[in-house]
Amino acid sequence: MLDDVRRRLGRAIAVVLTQHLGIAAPAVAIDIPPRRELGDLAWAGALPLAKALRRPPRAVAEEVLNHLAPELGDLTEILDPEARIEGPGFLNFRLRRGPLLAHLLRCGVRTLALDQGKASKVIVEHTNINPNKAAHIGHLRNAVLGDVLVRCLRWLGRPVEVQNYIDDTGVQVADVVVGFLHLPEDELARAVAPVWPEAGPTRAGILQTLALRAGSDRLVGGSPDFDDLCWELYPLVTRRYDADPPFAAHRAQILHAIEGGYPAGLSLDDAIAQLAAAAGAEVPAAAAARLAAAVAEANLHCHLRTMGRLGIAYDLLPHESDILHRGFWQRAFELLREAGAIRLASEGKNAHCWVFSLADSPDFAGMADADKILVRSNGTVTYTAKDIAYQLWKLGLLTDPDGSRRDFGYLPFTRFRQDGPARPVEYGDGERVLWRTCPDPGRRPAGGEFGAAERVVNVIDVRQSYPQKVVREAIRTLGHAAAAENSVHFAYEMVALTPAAVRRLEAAQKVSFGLAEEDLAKPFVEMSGRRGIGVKADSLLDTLESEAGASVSVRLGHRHGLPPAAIAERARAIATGALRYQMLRQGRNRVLAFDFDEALAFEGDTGPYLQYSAVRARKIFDKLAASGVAGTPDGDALAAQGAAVPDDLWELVFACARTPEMVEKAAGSLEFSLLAGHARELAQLFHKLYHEHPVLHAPDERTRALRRAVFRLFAAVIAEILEPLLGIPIPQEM
RNA sequence: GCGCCGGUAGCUCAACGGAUAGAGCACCUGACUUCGGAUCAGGCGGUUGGGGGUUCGAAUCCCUCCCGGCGCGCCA
Repeated sequence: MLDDVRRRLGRAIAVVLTQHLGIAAPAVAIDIPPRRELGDLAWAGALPLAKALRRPPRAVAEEVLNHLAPELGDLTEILDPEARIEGPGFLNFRLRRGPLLAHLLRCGVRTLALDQGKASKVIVEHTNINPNKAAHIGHLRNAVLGDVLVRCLRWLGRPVEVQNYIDDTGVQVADVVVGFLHLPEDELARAVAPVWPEAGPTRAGILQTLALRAGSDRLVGGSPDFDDLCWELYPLVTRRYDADPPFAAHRAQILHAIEGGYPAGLSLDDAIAQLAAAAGAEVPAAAAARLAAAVAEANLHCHLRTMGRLGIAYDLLPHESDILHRGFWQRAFELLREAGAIRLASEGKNAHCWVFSLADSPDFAGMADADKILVRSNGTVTYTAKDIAYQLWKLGLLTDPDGSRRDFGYLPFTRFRQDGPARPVEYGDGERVLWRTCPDPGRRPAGGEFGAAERVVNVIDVRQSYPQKVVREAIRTLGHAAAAENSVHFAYEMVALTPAAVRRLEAAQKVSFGLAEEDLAKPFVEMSGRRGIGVKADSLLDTLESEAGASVSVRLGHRHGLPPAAIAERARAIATGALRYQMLRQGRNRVLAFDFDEALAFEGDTGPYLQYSAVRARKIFDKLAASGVAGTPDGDALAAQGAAVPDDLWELVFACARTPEMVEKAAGSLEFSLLAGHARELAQLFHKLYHEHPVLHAPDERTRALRRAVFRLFAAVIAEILEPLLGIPIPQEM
């Protein structure tokens, strides 16, 4: 709505510039002045034009203003044509406040004319956690950024497909399997005991427990959960590799077993029985592969539950194993070779490798070695190569010689429900289906297809920039320049720990991570799953929920009959808001140095501050209704139409009107701190007005109707930003 | 060495090339017999890392130097 006013004003000024000042095809941008007392909209174009026209900028602005009125048409219903020339030559306009407020109340702030007609699909890939241990706060940043991007695109009317890529064949999963099969029994038992108290101290008993729990659907869902077990187990394995180099032979063997796969008919029970029977002797490969699949799937379920707590859902889980089974790389390899993009190095350090040459690309200029190895000398395929094949599929470019699109098979992975835009996602049943890929291309998804998007956004931290650029370059080299441009790496800086946070973790877990003094002297410490250094997403959420719950109990303690479930529900909402906001509030290029005190803060620049503004706004209307002066949206709009809106109320109305602009700007720049900051600004303006403009106790009915109109608008806008866009739930009370 | 990102108040962070560089935290004063104090008002706090340039105008763009982080694997 406001965007439309700006566009039309810009066009009107352009016409004047052309007709009266002889400027061909002028670029006219309408700005927003920094302070509202200067005006609502501004044109700064007189300043750069002054030189060319050899006239003072203020004279240029005046000339434009003198001829502008006839070009405005019915825009004057909402824009005051009496502009002012201020400062060095700014042309400042004012909007008609009452009519604009009335319009916003009647039609909402959302302008949906934006992407109508050309609604092509966007794939957003995010989360992508290795399925070998619990999710940590770094994964949270990825998932929240990706999720908010998805929410913004959908709000703007774009169809979006959300993919969470599962690397189920990598060494990390193999390491956990090595842990179960080869780690000394006492170490294994120590990692397992807190999660499976019934397992006992022996490997046989532990494997037995795994099988039993899987058989009775209890492998996942406890607290602590399976991923917590792996979180403990994984560092023990990597530590042993370092301490005992021959132990690494187990990793190679398990990795090989995973690559070999297992027959479809092999049950986990049978596999575990074989593994237990093999004790000490040669490990049966198929059984190990079966166990690896079970480990990966169990961790995946845990991750989905963790993200589900935050309201983050997915459409498809592409599995790396299926990329292998379906021969995606073989086909990509043929396409690359036919295009002459890759060659078999015959000598030098890359001898016998298939390499992709980057030497001709300006992006890679100055590199000492501009060749990227895609196929190793032993014939195995690198991660980047698989990623190229996957990216081609996502863009619909992985075509077979007959022109058909090479595709996965698809199976339902689980059902789920989400009862509101910012509600948690619950798995198990529900009307929605989360699909996974499978090796059998005959199995098709119900309704529609996956992949083949016009635009693909990969949410991956900035450390992966180099391989991401290689993937993009490969797409370009295959002749798909436009598709390469539409392959976007959504890069963000990592989450690290403040030294204080590290010490608190060590104290809480009664361990030492063995960090050197110089590491702890740095501004932040990188997390490391391999070393077990990190804050688990679920632990942080648990802590947030318990702190919020305690706070809610104190605040609402006077209320009788607020059952524990109601307190828990409010606490969950507050915890989600605090966490999601913390992940969003700062720019994506800045390292997020995690600090417990900051993360657990509920006052000031935090999620709960925003939530509280929404709760307060709604509370006003509850009170009004109880006193019989609630008014109606139409009635308030009518009252607003002719009302004189004072400056302070207007500031809030105007900020509300800018919301679609902020959403577009955030989605366009992938900078969601803009939207978070916008929400904070609205909440701040509201909280200030709340004290100065009581509604229930307004001096007269006209004043009350205007305040009601403004707060009604705010309540609607903040709810729209928080729940569907930022995924921050608004609690009943707090 | 090459590349990318950061350096803004004591701390954590904002600021389409635009008008007087803003918030929160911390510290100090204050605020409802009123729609909830997870709030609000006020105070303190700045040579935007240094130096050059571009222009009507630079925290923002260019050059250069300094400091910090991360990349540049036949790892994933």
